[in-house]
Amino acid sequence: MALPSTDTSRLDNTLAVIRTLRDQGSVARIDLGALNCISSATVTSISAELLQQGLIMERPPETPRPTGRGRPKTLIELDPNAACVVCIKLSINEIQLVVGDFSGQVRHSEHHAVPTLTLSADDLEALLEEKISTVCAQQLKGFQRLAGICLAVQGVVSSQSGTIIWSPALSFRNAPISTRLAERFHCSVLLENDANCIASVLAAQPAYADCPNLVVIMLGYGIGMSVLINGVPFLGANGSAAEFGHSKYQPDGALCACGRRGCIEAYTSDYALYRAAADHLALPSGDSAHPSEQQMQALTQLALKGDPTAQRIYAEAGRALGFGIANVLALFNPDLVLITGSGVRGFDAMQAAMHTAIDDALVAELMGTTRIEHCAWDRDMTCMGGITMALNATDAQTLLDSQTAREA
Amino acid sequence: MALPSTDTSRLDNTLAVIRTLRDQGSVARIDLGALNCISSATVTSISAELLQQGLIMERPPETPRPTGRGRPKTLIELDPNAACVVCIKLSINEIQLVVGDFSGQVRHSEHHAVPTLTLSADDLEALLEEKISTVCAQQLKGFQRLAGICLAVQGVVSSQSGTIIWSPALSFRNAPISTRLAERFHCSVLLENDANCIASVLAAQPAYADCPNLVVIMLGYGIGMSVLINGVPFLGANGSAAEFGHSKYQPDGALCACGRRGCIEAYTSDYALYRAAADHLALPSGDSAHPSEQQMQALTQLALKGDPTAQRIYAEAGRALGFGIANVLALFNPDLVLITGSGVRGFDAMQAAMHTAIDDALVAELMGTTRIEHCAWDRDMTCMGGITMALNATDAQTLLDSQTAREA
DNA sequence: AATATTTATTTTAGCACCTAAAGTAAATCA
DNA sequence: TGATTTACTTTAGGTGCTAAAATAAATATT
Repeated sequence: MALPSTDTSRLDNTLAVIRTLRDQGSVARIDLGALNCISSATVTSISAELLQQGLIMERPPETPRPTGRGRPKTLIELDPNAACVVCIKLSINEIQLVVGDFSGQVRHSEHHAVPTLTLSADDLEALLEEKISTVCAQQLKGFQRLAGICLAVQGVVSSQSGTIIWSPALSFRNAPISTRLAERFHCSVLLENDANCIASVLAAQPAYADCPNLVVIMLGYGIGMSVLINGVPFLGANGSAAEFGHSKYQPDGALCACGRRGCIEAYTSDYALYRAAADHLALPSGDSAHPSEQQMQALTQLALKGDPTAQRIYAEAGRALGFGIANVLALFNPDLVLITGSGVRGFDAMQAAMHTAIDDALVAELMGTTRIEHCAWDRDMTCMGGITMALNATDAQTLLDSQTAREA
Repeated sequence: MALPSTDTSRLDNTLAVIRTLRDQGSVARIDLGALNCISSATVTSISAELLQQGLIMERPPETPRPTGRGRPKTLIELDPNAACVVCIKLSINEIQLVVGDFSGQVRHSEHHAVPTLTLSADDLEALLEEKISTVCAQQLKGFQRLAGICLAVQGVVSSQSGTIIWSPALSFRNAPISTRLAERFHCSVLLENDANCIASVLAAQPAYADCPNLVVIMLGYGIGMSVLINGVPFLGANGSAAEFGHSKYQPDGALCACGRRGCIEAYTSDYALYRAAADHLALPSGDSAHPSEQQMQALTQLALKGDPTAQRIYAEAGRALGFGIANVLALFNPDLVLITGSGVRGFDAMQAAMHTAIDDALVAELMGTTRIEHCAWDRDMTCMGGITMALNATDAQTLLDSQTAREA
C-alpha cells in the first residue's frame, strides 16, 4: 500500500551513473550505458547535466593513444572537489577523523587520544564540533561544500533517529547526536555502526562480489557483527540487530561486559581471553580489563608457540565462536562469513576448535554452501567505509543543490 | 551496477491496484488512487484496461444508498473467476489441497492421509500430479485458467531453484519438484516453506500491521520459524535461513532429530517433550517418537494441572525456547516475536520459564522494544498464506496473458 | 421544482523521460 | 584518399504520468 508513483527514473539513472564513476574511476559514456542498462543517448543527456553542474569532468585523452580502431572513448570522471565528506570513528579512548573527496578518495586522516569514557553527551557533542570545525578549516580549501558527515560508532545505534543507544566507548546512553551536528554544519549526518562500515568496504571488493548475503564478524576488545542482505546492512527494528557478541554460547556461563552470562563475547573477546589468562600466565602488566595491543600480542604468541594453558584458552574461545557462528548459519544462511578485526591476530589458535564446534553443531544441510573465511585487519577500513556510505547517502542532495545553484 | 532502467511504472501501478483490491475487496477508483499514491486519472486508465481484460468488475450500486452528498462512488472488485490457484501443504503423513480464486478466497479444501515418509521423489511427483489433476477436474469449472500452484513444505526448500532440500516429512533429499509440475500444468509453481506462508497471513492482519520486521515461531512436532523483513520472508543464500529449531541451547545437550545435540528443537518440540516425559509419567500408549495430538494433550494437561515432573519438563522447554529467542532478538531485533503452531497448546506451561530465560540472557538495551506474543493455531492458515503468495507471484503473468488474449 | 453544491469519474493538454534510428565525429586501415 | 569502425549527439516518436477542465450523479437549499 501507498507505493510512490512519481517517476524517479531520471534521478535513479543519474545516481547510478555517479556511483559507477565512483566505483570505477573514469568511464566512457557508452560503457556507463551498458553497465547501468540505459541507452547511451540518455547517458549523453545525464552527463551533459552533470558537466553543467560541475560534478563531473571529461578526462583529457591519454598521450599514448588507446589501441583499436574507431573514435576513441571520451572518459568522464567525478570532479573530486565537487564536495567532500568527513567520517569520524569513535572507539574506546580514541577518535579518528578522515576527510574524503567526492570521488571517494581519502584526502586526510588524523587520530586523537580522547578519554571517551569520561565524556558526557554534551562533552562529546562539543568535542566533535570542535574537531570537525578544525579539520574543515584546515582541509576544505578547494572543496565546493561539505556534503555530509558519517559517525561510525562501536555499539548499538539507531541510524534512523540519529541516536547512539549504547556504546562500550561511552558511559552515557540514548544520546541523539545527528540532529545537532546536522544543524551546526548544515549537512546531513549519517550515524552508523562501525561493523556496517567495514562490511560495506569488504562487500565492494571484487573477491566478495558474488556474496550478496555477507556476514562480517569483528573480533577485538568486544565482538561486533554486520549482516549484509543483498548488499545492504541489516539494521533490525531499532538498530540493535546483529549483536552477535551477546548471543549465547552457554546459559549461566562466563560473565560478559554487558552484565549477563554466557555471551560469545565473554569467551572470545580480547578482555575475555586476557581475563582467563591473567591468573595463570606471566604476561605484561597493565590494565588487564582493557588489554593493550601489546598485551594481547604477548598472549597470542604464547598460544602460537605451544603454551598449553594459552592454547586451551584460545581453543575454548574458538569453540564459543564456532557455536555462535553455527547459530548465525542456521538463522541467516549467508553466502560467506568473514572474520576480521584486531582479534584475528589470534585466529590461528582458535580456528581448529571453531571448525570442530561448527561441525558438532550443524548437519551438512544447514551448513549449506556457506564459506567461512578470515581476512587481515586494517584500522583505516572503518572510515573508508564511512566515507563511501556518507557519499552514497548524500548524492541525491548534492545533485539537488548543484541544480539550484546553477539556476540561481 | 546493472540496474534495470525500463520504465515499469505502469506495471507497478497496475499490480498495486490488483493487490489493493485483493486486500480490501471493493474499492472506488478515487480511493485506489489515494491508497497507492497515483492520480485518479491514472486509475481510470488502469481500471479501463483491467475491465477490458476481464480481470475486474464494477460492483452494482448498493440498494440502500450510501450516505453523503455528491456523486456516489463506483466500487470495483476483482472478478473471482478470472483465475485460480492451488496450494498443497505437505506435512508428515498428510497432504492438504486448497483451491483459491482470483480474489484470494478459498473455494475448496481437502485432506488426504498419505504415508509421506515411504515415498520416493518420483512417487511424490506422481501423487501431486494426480491429486492436482483430480481437484482441477472437479473444481475448475467456472475459472478462466489455473494461474499457479504453491507447494508449502515443512523443512528447507529453495524457492529459487524449486528444490526441496530437506523435509522431515520426506525420506529423500534435494528433489527438484517445481519444474516438472510447472510443465505438467502449464503454470508457475511456487515452492515455499510452510512457516513463511503462515507468517505472510499473520503479517497481513491489522493487529500486526505496524510490525514490518516480524518473527514467527511455530511450535509443533518440529520447530519452524519465519523472519519477515519489511514484510517479505527472509530466505538466506539457499533457502535454509531461519532454522530456529536447530539453533543451539546447550552445546552437547539433548539429542535432536537432526542428529546433532543441544538444538532448541531437542527440548521444546512435541517429540522432545514426549520423550522426556514418557519414562516418568503414565501417558496414552502409541508411537512415542511421533506423538499424536491426543498424546500431547494428555501431557499438556498433566503440566497444567500441576504434575511436578510434567511442569519441570515444560519449564526446561520454556527455558530453551527463551534462550533461543534471546539469540533471535540479539541477531534480528524484530518488532515482534509471535509464537504459534500446534505446540502453543502447552505455552502456558512454558511461558514463565521462557521470560525468565530471556531476562537472564539479555540486557534491556538489546531487548529493545520487541514484543513477544503468542497466538492461537489454525491448521488452515498455511494454505491461506500459500494461496495469497501464489496469487501475488502470478499477477504479472496473469496480466500479460489476458493482454495477449484480448489482442488475439 | 429549479438551482446550487458536492463528490466521483473521465477527458484533455502538456510534461518528463526514455529509446531507436539517423546523423556526426574521430580515429584506423587499405 | 576514402572505407570502415567505434563513440557520441540529435531527432522523432512513444509511454505514462499529472493537473486542470469537463462531465456525471448525487444531495441541499430556496
